Amino acid sequence: MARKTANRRVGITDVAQRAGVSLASVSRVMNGNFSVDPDIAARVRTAAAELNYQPNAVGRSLALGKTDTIGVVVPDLANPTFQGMLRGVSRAAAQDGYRVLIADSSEVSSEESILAGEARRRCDGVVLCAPRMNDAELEALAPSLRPLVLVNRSTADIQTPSLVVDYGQGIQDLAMHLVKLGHTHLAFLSGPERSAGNQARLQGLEKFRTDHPAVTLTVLSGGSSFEAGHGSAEAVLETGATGVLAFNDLVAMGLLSGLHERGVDVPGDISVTGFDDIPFANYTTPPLTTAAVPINDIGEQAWQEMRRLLGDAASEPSHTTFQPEVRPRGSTGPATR
Amino acid sequence: MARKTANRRVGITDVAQRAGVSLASVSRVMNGNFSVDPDIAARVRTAAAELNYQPNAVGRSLALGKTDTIGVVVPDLANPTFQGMLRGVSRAAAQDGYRVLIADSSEVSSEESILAGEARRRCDGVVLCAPRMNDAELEALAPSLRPLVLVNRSTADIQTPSLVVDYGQGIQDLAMHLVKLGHTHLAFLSGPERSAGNQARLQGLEKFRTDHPAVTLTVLSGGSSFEAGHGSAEAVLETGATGVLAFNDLVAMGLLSGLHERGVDVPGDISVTGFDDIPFANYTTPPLTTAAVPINDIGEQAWQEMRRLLGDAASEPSHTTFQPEVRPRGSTGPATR
DNA sequence: AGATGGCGAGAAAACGTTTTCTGGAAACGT
DNA sequence: ACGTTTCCAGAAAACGTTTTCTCGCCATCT
Repeated sequence: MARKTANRRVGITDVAQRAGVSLASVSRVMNGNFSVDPDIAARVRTAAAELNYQPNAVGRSLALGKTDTIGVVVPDLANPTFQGMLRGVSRAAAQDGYRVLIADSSEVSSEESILAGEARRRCDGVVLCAPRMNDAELEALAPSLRPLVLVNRSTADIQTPSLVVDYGQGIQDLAMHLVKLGHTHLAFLSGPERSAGNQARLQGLEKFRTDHPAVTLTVLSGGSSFEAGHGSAEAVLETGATGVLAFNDLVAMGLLSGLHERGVDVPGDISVTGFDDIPFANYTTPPLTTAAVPINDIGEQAWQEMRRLLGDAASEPSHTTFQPEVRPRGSTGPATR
Repeated sequence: MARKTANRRVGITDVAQRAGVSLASVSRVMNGNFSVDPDIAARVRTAAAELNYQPNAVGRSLALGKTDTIGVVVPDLANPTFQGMLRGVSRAAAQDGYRVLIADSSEVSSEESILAGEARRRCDGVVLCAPRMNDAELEALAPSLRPLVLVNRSTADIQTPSLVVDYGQGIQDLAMHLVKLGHTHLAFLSGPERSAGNQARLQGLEKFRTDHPAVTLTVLSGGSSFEAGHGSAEAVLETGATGVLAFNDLVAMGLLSGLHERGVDVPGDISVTGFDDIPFANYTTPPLTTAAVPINDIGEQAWQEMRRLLGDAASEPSHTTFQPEVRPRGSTGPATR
């Protein structure tokens, strides 16, 4: 500890000394506290200003037992959905004086629990966004992460609030949209295996199958990226489907691009739908029909839930489900064959 | 402090007690430290496991005088450029065991200094990304934020490393690209007033004007968003320019959309260029000619600079300039009038 | 006038770690 | 066998705050 009085950061002690008062008084003044002599307050304030005193957040956190920071764990920072979610949380939290620590698991599900644990140790709470880990692991981890808010994933533990999107219903709505346009052969370009959202879509489509036995539905494996969609163009064409439900907007845009390269007309030859309604979905050519998910709101609500958890732990955790809304745009049209 | 022995978090003290050793030993064992009796180590480890001990990061930070966290301040989390930058920093920092705290100033330049200061107090260093504050303010703030890395902004203080994009050269390259295609009347759809990048573009274009007196160049005021571009379609048409340089890809995409609505053919009637080469630029219709900025790399390098700063403060700060690369795509073509 | 109450400021404990300091025992050399 | 060094574990200080506790002083009430 080479602290030769020189480069040391100025602390509350220095201020107290300079103002000729005790640490306690400085702390009281700095926290805008009640009942402290105006004269002392003034002395402290000028001393603080002269020394350019900056309170040390770590010391403060230790004494207070809180960091005013929450962690947000996302599977992939490059994904517009998670970006939007992060932004929503960040802005809402900032309103209440909280900051956000980010943890990007880069779609490596085994990293998630470690990242989440680390985040929790540094923060007052954690928002787990669409974790890829399996149910058992999530179940086991949840208690140690509390206060915990789950997004796009729920757990048997009723205590942790969750905000989920009804992907199952949304994909059915999109399918219905295509059927109404006269399509009888659909294809679903599915997403990451481990994604709970993908499972929900598959289940929704299973229900759709039984509800509409006359409609043929082919399921293709895919991914969640633009490239996955782009690379699936050929496979999609081979199915002979006239309506394609892409896992999300990114995949749909990739597919659009791949089809365009092959001279396939959308929606003339094939109709394509996305999911999420990311900002760019409106501006593809043709504009993408998709199911809108209010991702910024979800982020904001995630913070509201967290705030409740941080405040009175006794209040009721809520489990909100968001219904996606079909946005018919140019990428879908009447079936022609 | 209602700590009735019950809900208290398990600390190093509890582990020590259970293992029948001192705090010091537990600390030594937990830090994988040298020279501690294997028997004691084992006792500590089992005790820690049984109690499910989680070290408290705040206490640790206080003792160590470091938080293993850096702050990143961006003007707008909704902007793909800053998202990319943030992602680059985050991933690179994670490699070295550091986390990232985000601060979104929402383009409110007056908030920036406060946010940056707060971030610095909680973190070991700050990355300021394209701050909108003026030079004087930046100059004044910089010392108190150190270790500080600047992105897309530099300061007279040679001590703080900076990573800047040569927007001035990039915009000239794009203009040149249009001129070579035969365009003689260009328009520049400018960005936010306070943006240093916008100033750099304007200066670059000024130089371009003197280098190419035969070319007409009209400057329009605009913004940095899709909407700004979309709303400028009419104004652009009124200039009579056949080649339009948009402030960035977002603006260009908005313009593309606005022109499309008016039945203007791109690049048949008008050529349009963007800037940044965000992921979606490749997939607009037509694909957007733009100047590519390696934003992820910049984020990563920002971390590398920060790491240097955090390590040996004595080493030389570097000031890297990134040259944008023109990517000719479908949105630009030969002039027809 | 003396006892009591309130109020405000300083001393000290607390938060949970790491690290220096210290002392005792073992190891080693002469 | 004795003195010196080495090593290791525990005690205590340190990190920078907040907050409780304590004490002295002044005012008020009887």
